[in-house]
Amino acid sequence: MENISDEYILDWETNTFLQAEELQPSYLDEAIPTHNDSSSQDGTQSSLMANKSIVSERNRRKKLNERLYALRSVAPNITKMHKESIVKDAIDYIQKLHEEERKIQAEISDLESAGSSSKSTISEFDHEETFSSNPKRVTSESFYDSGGSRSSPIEVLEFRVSSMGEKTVVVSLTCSKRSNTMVKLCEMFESLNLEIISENITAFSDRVLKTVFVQADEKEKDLLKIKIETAIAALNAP
Amino acid sequence: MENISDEYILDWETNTFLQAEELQPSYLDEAIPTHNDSSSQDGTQSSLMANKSIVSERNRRKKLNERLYALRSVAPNITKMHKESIVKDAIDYIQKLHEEERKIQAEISDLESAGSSSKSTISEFDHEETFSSNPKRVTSESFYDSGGSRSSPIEVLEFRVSSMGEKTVVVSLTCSKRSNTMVKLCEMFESLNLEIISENITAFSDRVLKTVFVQADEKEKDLLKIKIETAIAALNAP
DNA sequence: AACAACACGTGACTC
DNA sequence: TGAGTCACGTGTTGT
Repeated sequence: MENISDEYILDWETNTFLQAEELQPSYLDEAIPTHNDSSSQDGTQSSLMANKSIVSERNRRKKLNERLYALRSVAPNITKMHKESIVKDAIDYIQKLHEEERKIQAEISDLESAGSSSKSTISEFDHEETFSSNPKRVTSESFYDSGGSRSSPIEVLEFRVSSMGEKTVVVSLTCSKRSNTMVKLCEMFESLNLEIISENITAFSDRVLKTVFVQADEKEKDLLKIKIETAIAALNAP
Repeated sequence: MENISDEYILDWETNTFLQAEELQPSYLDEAIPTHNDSSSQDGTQSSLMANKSIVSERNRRKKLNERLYALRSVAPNITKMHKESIVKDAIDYIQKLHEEERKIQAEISDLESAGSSSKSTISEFDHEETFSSNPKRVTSESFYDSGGSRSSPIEVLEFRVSSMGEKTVVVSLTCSKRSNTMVKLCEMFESLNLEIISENITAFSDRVLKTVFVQADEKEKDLLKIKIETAIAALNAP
């Protein structure tokens, strides 16, 4: 009458799983209800083939559940025990870790940018370990710690404001590529509330280049330049 | 008219003429076979209550699967598409991040606390709450963590992921230009932790076009696509 | 063919 | 009593 025999069941709720587990489930007890009637005619497929897939499927499910439980055990985010929540929490947790990672990386790259800003084009192309596998961190040669370290500043390499025709001013700005440079530049320009005709930002190698076409006449050119300069400065120094 | 709440995956599932494969099983079957139709008096259970639980359960499954996909989208560990592998990879990835975290933290605290007596018995093996509260040296600013900033959603007008050579995948994405679109797009791509070779974003008229060259082989193409899709969806719907 | 992965509908169960 | 979640056995589908 009962066929539930497996022991692991129900403890997703209330938990405190007392797990019982063994691999290689070659044969578990339990008569799989392929219709009773032992040793009836044509026992060939009806029994063997049928319940082999049953036990196979059973194992698949069990394994996935174990994995899910293991997933929850590495994510200290615990809320609910429902499968869906487990995955959700894991996602949130990973994203949190990502953000942490980014912050720390920004800090490090900020720390090691203590040297002068040489304008040598580096052109180093090997992207072997951009992230993730080994955060390396060069040998500590920079002991200029002290002070506060905030998210990496914007290092301007080139900055030009020129006129184009009567009513258009072109702003072009080259920075070194740090962790949040693109985002910051976008935010910065957005905060200036300019009449932007078209803007473009591209990142390659270790550079970020931003070009903005602004609707403004020649008179406002210098003003615009100062505006942007101060915005960048304000962004770098709190 | 609005279908934002659910089903967001299907919207941009249609195009991509090149890519022919990937099963992606059929859609809803529609017409739940509630067996016999009229005749039998008592319409009480047969129809309403019976298939309400069916459709409910159907939704549960669907939701969980979406979550699993989303989980895979944040873990760049990608191997297989099978559910079990997804969870497994996620676990491995979290553990890797944990280890990295610990290493870096050790380095930092080693580097900057040269001398003072520290109670550094913090986290030898304290799985549980390693940094839910997270002491760490919080970077002073960058305080746009969550909440707020509820601005217009990202409206995708075109989205394409194509391969270019062996090891490069090109992502191109066109959106309508809203208040924060550029910033959000930049943030979104940054949060994915891709190996970006070069990226470009340009705004003109009422469009924003972003192009990203990612280091990835052909296999990861579809995965990458889903990753971005889910990131956008997650960005639009809280 | 036999296998692995999946979605489905359904009974059992808890809150 | 009704809305949630779960495990189960089964049918289908790519490899």
